[in-house]
Amino acid sequence: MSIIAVRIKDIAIKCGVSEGTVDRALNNRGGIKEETKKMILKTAKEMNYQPNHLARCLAKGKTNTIGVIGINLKNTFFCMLIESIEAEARKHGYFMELILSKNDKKSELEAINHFAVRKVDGLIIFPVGREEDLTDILLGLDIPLVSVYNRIGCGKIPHIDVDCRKIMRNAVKHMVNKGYESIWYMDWGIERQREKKINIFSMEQRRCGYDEGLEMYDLGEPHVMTEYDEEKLLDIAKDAKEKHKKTAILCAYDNIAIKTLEIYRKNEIKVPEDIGIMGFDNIEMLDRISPRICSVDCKIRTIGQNAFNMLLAQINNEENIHDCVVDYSFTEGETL
Amino acid sequence: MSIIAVRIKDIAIKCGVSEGTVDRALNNRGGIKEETKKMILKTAKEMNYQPNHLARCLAKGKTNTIGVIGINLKNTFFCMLIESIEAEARKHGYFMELILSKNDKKSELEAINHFAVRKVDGLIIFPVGREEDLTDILLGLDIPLVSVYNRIGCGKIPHIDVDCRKIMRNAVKHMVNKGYESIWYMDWGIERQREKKINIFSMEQRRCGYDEGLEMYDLGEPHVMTEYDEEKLLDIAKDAKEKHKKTAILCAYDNIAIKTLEIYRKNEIKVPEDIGIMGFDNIEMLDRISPRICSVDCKIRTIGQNAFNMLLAQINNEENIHDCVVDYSFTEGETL
DNA sequence: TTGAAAGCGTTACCAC
DNA sequence: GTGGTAACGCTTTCAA
Repeated sequence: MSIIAVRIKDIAIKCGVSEGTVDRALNNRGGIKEETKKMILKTAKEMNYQPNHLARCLAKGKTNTIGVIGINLKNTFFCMLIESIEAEARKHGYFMELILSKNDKKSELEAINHFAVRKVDGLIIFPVGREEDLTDILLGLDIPLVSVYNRIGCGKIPHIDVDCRKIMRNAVKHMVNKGYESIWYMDWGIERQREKKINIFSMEQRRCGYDEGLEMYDLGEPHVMTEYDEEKLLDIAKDAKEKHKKTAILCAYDNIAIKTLEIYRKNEIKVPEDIGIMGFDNIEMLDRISPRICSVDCKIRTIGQNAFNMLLAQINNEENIHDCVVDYSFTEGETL
Repeated sequence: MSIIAVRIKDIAIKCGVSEGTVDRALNNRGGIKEETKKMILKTAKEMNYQPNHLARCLAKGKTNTIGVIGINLKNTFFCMLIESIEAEARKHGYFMELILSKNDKKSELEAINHFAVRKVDGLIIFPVGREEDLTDILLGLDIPLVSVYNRIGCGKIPHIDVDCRKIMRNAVKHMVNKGYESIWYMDWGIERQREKKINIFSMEQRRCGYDEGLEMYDLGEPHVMTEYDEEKLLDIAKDAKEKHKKTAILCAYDNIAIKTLEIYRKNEIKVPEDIGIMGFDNIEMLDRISPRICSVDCKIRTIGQNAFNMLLAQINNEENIHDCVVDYSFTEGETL
């Protein structure tokens, strides 16, 4: 490996041909004598030629890089999603530049600007900002876009996710079928997010689904806990036991379910005998904990793969890219 | 936002000045009349000028991007590390391109090649390949490098991590001080990794530390479980109980500790009364599980920050960059 | 089948 | 202070 990178020009000089010819050989672009080509290729290899990607991108106006604006890596759900996007991208010869918005709108705007300037070939975004703040900016970029998780762009930006609302409705049904008469809903922290005026589309959908499920199965008014509250959790269990009312806790995401389960275990409340628990996302950690928490398997890898492929379709100028709703299934566990 | 991007040339024409002058204004490079500058800046803003990053990089020979070759995002430890690298990079005006090697040596080489071609300003690598395979290639890149987690480069590539070996030695001491007489060690999966001939430096260091600790405190021969084995775990606990020998399990990383704890809880073996457990890394999940597992807090954020700063120092041509050993502490929990 | 030259958008340097 | 122009390394087009 030489310190000074070898250029097409260097190869051209060494071979006594023009740069154009070297290019033809390197990118096997026909219109070149087989003999010359072989010779050039051999020399290039000897000189350990490595194309300068920057220059190539500048000339071609294409970067083979996609930008991903994720939220953070604290939630295993996001990690798996990002892992699968990266894997799929790489499979198709693309690379991923990752910026984490950390649920901060300013940070998200910076990231968008960064990717615009970088001329990435496409952008996958987990929106944090809301409709009115973000849509025009994103569409103004005039590059292929896909939104994941939170929706945005009033139908103009292809979106992919599971149908959280339907899932939650069906989760309620699932629980009703198992004989539950009272269902609590947990989405700790949601109000704080709402106050920060960030996009909570996905969480709201989940909540709506719960509300609708209750109504469909005539389970009365919603019981929602929006902040972690150990006392309250214990009260719920106690109440269920006293009134002999079969009760379960439906959680907006798995980490809530894990925490809830732990609180009950610590206080010797039996799950699922005394109270049922159900999570959402089916993160891998659930396999390490017993009782195995029932959850919703969102086919995260499929979401990631499809997200990239929807982007790729746009990059390749395919028409008719529409939203994608990914399949799901309930995972049987031991907490319902 | 126009579809056709505005170039310096366009501004120059509109302002009736040369490209050089526009550049002086844009990058406030002195030697320009305040008046002209203001006018140019105003026009640039009006035209919504966005510099073309590719062109800029090509001209300057600097990308303001660092490459990170991570292993995967399955382990929260890696996630936090990567999060903190990204945050620190951004704080200093750098961006992160992330490739995951997935513990695959071929994949790692592809990533290295990618970053070389991309002319990133520096590379942070979590090595998967071993010394002999990787060192020359990396040094041949002739770009700033930092290795994290697994060590590599015989002292020629700055490395950062906690001192796993010392920590494990002290973990043994910690346990001895708490009255434990027998200490088992768990590093499930290690043999399979060894067979694949991938770099297991960090895991080996931990194991060494355990061995040394045993010797220092005269605890007899090592007892190691290299694959998950529920039966065996139960035997260990049973044995400890029967022989009234205060026993603990030292785990190579937290996920093993979590799984072990669950096995015991499921089988009604009391932790820490019947057997003690200690993890390593102190991932956030531990806060959601009770009893709170004792672990080693490795100051992951500090590792990430320093990793970037060590790279930055090299980018800025500072001399004397040496390895960095990050501080740690034992987190008190309820499992010892 | 090949060469020559004009881009791609910036930056940097040398004249004036 | 400012203009002009040659880099940066590659691709692409037109002529020969």
